[in-house]
Amino acid sequence: MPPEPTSNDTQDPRRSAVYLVLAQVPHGHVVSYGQVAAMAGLGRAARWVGRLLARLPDDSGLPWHRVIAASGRLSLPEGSASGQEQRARLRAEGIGIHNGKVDMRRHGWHLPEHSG
DNA sequence: TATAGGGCTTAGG
DNA sequence: GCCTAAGCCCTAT
Repeated sequence: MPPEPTSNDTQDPRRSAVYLVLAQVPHGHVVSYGQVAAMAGLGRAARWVGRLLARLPDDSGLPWHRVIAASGRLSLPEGSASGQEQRARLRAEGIGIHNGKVDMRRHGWHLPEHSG
């Protein structure tokens, strides 16, 4: 069953879930693909999230740049338009990048489920 | 409709 | 830090 041309993304709840999670990421914080995937209920669909972000339109208004690898590294190459964009935006939010890596210990966004 | 290949990843040795 | 194996969906033919 092919996707209907009448809708864009909100058709699939999975995609919508990722968008919602992504929109929940606070300013100055970052999350990993697997984290977003898990939060969206996708589980191990980390790569799928990455692929989804790659297809995200510029007018999505979503902080896709706040999504990085679990290791804190930026998968996007510095030579890539999105790569520079991500680094630029992260730095613009006050997120320091060292050797192409972000300090997940400080900027790693974690849900306050443990009351702290 | 079915088949084949790939991706902005993650975890273990 | 590098290599290998695994899980999920999409895209092209």
